[in-house]
Amino acid sequence: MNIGDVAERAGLPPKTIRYYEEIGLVRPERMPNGYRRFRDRDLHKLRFLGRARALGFSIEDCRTLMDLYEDESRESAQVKALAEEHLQAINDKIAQLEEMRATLSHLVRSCHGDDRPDCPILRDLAQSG
Amino acid sequence: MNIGDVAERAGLPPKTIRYYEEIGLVRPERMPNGYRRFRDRDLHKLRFLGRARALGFSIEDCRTLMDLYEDESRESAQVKALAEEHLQAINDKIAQLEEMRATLSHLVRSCHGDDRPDCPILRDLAQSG
DNA sequence: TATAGGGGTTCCAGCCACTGGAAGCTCAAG
DNA sequence: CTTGAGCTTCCAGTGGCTGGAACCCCTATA
Repeated sequence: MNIGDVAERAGLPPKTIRYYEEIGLVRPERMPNGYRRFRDRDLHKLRFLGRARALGFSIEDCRTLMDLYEDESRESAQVKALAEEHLQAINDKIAQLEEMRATLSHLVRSCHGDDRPDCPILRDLAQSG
Repeated sequence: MNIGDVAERAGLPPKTIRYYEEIGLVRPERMPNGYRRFRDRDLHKLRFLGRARALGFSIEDCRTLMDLYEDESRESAQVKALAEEHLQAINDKIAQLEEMRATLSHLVRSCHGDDRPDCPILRDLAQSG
């Protein structure tokens, strides 16, 4: 497979795949003309990475997860711990965004939004406390 | 006020304030020794920026909000539109994170997390569909 | 056979919003 | 006079790509 093929099958842009190679997440072979050659194993890895990234894992987490995946003697506790940590981070992020949403939606509701300059949103941002 | 004072009062790190000057969000004067001198007006601006950033507005949005704040003839509709757009972005982000959370918490629950290698989390990441 | 196009390659720069660190200057206290 | 805190500038790095330039390779068509 060329990079375009594997990109389509893995659902990732070619640029991203080149980047993943650069940081050592995949190691495709090369053909005599310099093109990358992707095997099924590489495609499998890329799909794994795509799914892990879609769940919000960082690149370094993805690297760890791949290592664990390929380590037959892993302990599932390690995987679970990593996932739980990430889940906690997601929960924190959601909580933070929900706080923003609460404040912001309140402000939006309180602003009439017409052609007059008076604006509770700006008033709130400007208030010191 | 020196940068340290204003940093403490605005609740922002000095580094951030220097950066805000660099991108033209504040324009403190200079003292003969080269130190920045911050007036109350600068402090006010920095607090405004800090609050807007805390609500998740981008730097460019903050710039626009400040411009609107200082424009006596603004229309509150402009402010409201900006805030609504940002609120929508927050809602989208929350929805995305909640989807991650749903999948991930399901996976975490299904993994026994002991010393054996068998792991539904890795199985899920590895499955092609 | 020339050429057009749609692949592929590398490398560099930029995104966002800071943050860390080095090297050096200024100022107040002891 | 020294010490140390605080200020200055400048450069580099963060994460995870993404855009673009300049160039090479391969196939199909006029």
